Amino acid sequence: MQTFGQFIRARRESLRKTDPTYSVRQVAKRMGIQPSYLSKVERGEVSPPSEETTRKLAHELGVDSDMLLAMAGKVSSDLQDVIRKRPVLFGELIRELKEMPDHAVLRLVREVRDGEW
Amino acid sequence: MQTFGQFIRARRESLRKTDPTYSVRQVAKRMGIQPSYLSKVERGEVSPPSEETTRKLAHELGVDSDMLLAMAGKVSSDLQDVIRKRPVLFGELIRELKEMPDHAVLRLVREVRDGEW
DNA sequence: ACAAGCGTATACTAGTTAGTATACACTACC
DNA sequence: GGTAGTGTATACTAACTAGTATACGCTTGT
Repeated sequence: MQTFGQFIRARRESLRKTDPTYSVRQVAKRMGIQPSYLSKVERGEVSPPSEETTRKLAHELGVDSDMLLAMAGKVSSDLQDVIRKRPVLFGELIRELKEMPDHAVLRLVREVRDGEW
Repeated sequence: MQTFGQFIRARRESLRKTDPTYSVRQVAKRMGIQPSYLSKVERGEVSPPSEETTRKLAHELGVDSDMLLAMAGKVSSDLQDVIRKRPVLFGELIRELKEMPDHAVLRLVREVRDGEW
């Protein structure tokens, strides 16, 4: 399985093919962090960054932030907030959906979205 | 709103009315932590304990651990694991359900549980 | 009088998080 | 051959987490 660092390095290098501003240094500068730190993150020398920094990185690399946060071992704090407001209810729901296949969960999402609620 | 500390103190004192073993000292001993620490937690002098310790406390006090974790500002790590495996899917679902009333979410839980899936 | 149990004040800490700051070695350009 | 840009090695750190350990003062039963 690909690690967080490997993923973002691959993604950055890929973007760089068509845009030379995607160097470690320039990306780090745009994000407001040290290039040496980004380098360490990409090589997995340090653990993935904070939620905020991971978000900036997702934005910079044009990837979904929930996905990148997940690779960083985190869950977006706004989702946590939703759960924390009704922990038992959401706890039940999520555990119920744990083993469900993607298409079943997706059906549920659509049902809620367009449904008559 | 009631804080974490106030809640567990109230709950412990309530249990103590019918069972004197619910003193700070004895509960702490059963949990394997220092009484002084439990005391500080109850008075809100320190931030709520770790997930593991919060779980022990929930067990000791006979309350739902998801609920108590929520009061501690946390989301159970097993729920986080479920989300982290399919972050985009669950992200969508949870944000969709954010504003839904309890009964609607509950209906969904039941639908999944007994549904023809 | 004193031991047992109570809550708490006080002092301390190992480990982790999330980075910064600087300097070094290499390549490419003009 | 200098300079501009690259990735990275190295050294350091402030703040936070999640507690422990000990001692103090109070009450209560014998």
